[in-house]
This record gives sequence, structure tokens and C-alpha cells, in this order.
Amino acid sequence: MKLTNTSEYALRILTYMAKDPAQLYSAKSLVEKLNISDKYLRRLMTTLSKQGFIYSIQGREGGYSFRKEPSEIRLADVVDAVEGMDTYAGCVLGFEECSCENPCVMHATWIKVREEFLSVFTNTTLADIDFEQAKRY
Amino acid sequence: MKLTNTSEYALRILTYMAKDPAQLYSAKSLVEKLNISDKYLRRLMTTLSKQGFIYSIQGREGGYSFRKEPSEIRLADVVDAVEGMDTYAGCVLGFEECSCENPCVMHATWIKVREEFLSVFTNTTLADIDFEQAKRY
DNA sequence: ATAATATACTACTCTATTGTAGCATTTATT
DNA sequence: AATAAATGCTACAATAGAGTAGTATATTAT
Ligand code: SF4
Ligand code: SF4
Repeated sequence: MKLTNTSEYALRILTYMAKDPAQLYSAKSLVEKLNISDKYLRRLMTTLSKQGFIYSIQGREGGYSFRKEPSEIRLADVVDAVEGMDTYAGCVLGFEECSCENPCVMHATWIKVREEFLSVFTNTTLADIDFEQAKRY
Repeated sequence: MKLTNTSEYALRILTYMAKDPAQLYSAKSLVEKLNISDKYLRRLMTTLSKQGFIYSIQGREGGYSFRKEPSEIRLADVVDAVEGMDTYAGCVLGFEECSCENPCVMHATWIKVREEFLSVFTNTTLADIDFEQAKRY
């Protein structure tokens, strides 16, 4: 039950920004706060920008800010944008073609976990995060 | 929400064997049935053998059979043996040190998924599989 | 205009997982 | 004993994800 580092980064960045969504965040400040490799973060921000989650403002005094409302950004959207949700929406056992009519041996077991994951990640938006209790990003 | 290929293989192999647990299975027959790379499967079988799940019988007419009862092999044990459960038992965001007293921003969201995964994988054994409905391995 | 400070892009390196090749070892059959 | 058919082992190759380096481009303050 693991996301790629890239998804972890994307979620950490966007949830961090969502705590104070009006602000403009420089790559530098995000790198310092979140301890993510500078160049990798920048590349990821460009992806998130092209995917429509954030604006990127170039030049001096530039940075990143939300393009969509945090309440319109579901966790699943973020994961989907940076690594794809296919593997998570699909089969534990990695089978390509699958349906509940043609189940594999793990299906009944797996489906419970998968549904929980999908329902949490599609029903939670960046605005639903409990920022009060969070002590780290 | 993904296991490594190795874990997928291990689960497919052991669930397949658990359907008829008394039988002796050759690597060759498993490779044919399950469509897993020959050498990789053999190496994995050695691991599963050393971890105590199965016997390996060398020589002509050799093969693999269960050492433990399928009812004593939990899915989590299998995953733990071949890739480790640490990343799954741990944090979505990949934080090393974590506690519910020092939660990260995703904690409340994440914990629901993690608990479902852990509870299913620790409470399901190879004997709990519904082999009747399974159409693929 | 120029310098300073920010993001964008391209190509490369590093690493862990996954997969392959080849030979060694074991054991039943003959 | 020789052969055949099975597993065991070690080292290497291929791949994909993660991270780095260096340069180009954009914008603002002066
Ligand atoms: S039936 Fe379920 S577990 Fe099996 S291949 Fe399809 S999604 Fe995966
Ligand atoms: S509090 Fe929960 S989500 Fe946060 S780091 Fe710990 S386990 Fe992960």
C-alpha cells in the first residue's frame, strides 16, 4: 500500500499550500519547508501547473499559487496527474483484464481494500484536510 | 495501492497451490500455469522455502509443497517475507517517524485506508480464499 | 539597460526492482 | 555408473523511478 515518492511529494506540497491557499509559494520556500530535492520539486511543480492545479508565475517575485479551489482538488486527481491511478484502481495481482464476473483468486479479499482506498481518495479534497491537528507536512 | 511484482507473484503462486494443498508442484508446472518468468519464479520459490512456507524437494520428481498449513499463512506474512510490510504498515507520505500524537497532514485521511489494508491482509489466510468463484490465478 | 531572482527545459546519473544466463547440485530411474 | 529431470546459486542485464547538473528563459527592481 504505497504511493510513489512523486505522489507523496505532490500530496505534501499541495496539502501544505492548501493550509493557506491564497498565498504565493516560491519553489525555494517549499523546498525548505518540505525537504524535497530542489530540482525534482521544480519539475514536479511544472507538471502540477500543466495539469491545471496551480499557476506558475515566472520571473522575480514569481512562484506558485492555486488555480483550482482546494475544495475542487481530490486526492485521487493529484495521484492521477503525477503517476496515474490505473494501478490503484486495478487489480492487486496486476491482471490486465478484470471484471467482477471474471474474478481472480484474490478478488473477494482485495476488493474491500481497493474500495476503501478509492472512496477515501476520491471523496477527500484538499479542503477536507484537518489542518488543525497536523504537525507535519 | 500497489504491491511489488514479487509480492503479486508470491501471492499468486501460494494461492494457486493452496487450492489443492497436498499436491507437489514443480517449478515447470507453476511457470506454465501462472505465466511467470522461469528463473525469477525459481528464485522466489527458494525464498519462500527458506522463509518456511513451503518445502522444496530437489532432484528428479522434485518440486514444492506446503510446509505450513495454508490456514496458518496470512497474506501479510507472505508480503512481509518477500518485500517487507514496513512500507505498508507505515505512512502514506513516507515519513520515517510517525505517531498518532505527531500526525502529518494526511494522517486522519490515510489511517482509514491503512487499517483496512492491514486488517484484511493480517486476517486473511490462504485457507480463507474463495476458490470456487476464482477464475484466474 | 542591467542585475537579481525566479521558473522551464533537456539530458544525464543513480538506484532498486525485475528479469536472464549459465552452471552447479540433487535424486529417481535405468 | 550413467542419464535425465528436477531445484540452487551467482553474477549479470534491462528497466523504471528518483534525483542532479547546467543552461535557457522570464520578470521585476533599480
Ligand atoms: S478480480 Fe479483483 S483481484 Fe482479481 S484481477 Fe480483477 S480486480 Fe484484481
Ligand atoms: S501521522 Fe499517519 S499519515 Fe502522517 S506520517 Fe504518521 S502514519 Fe503517515
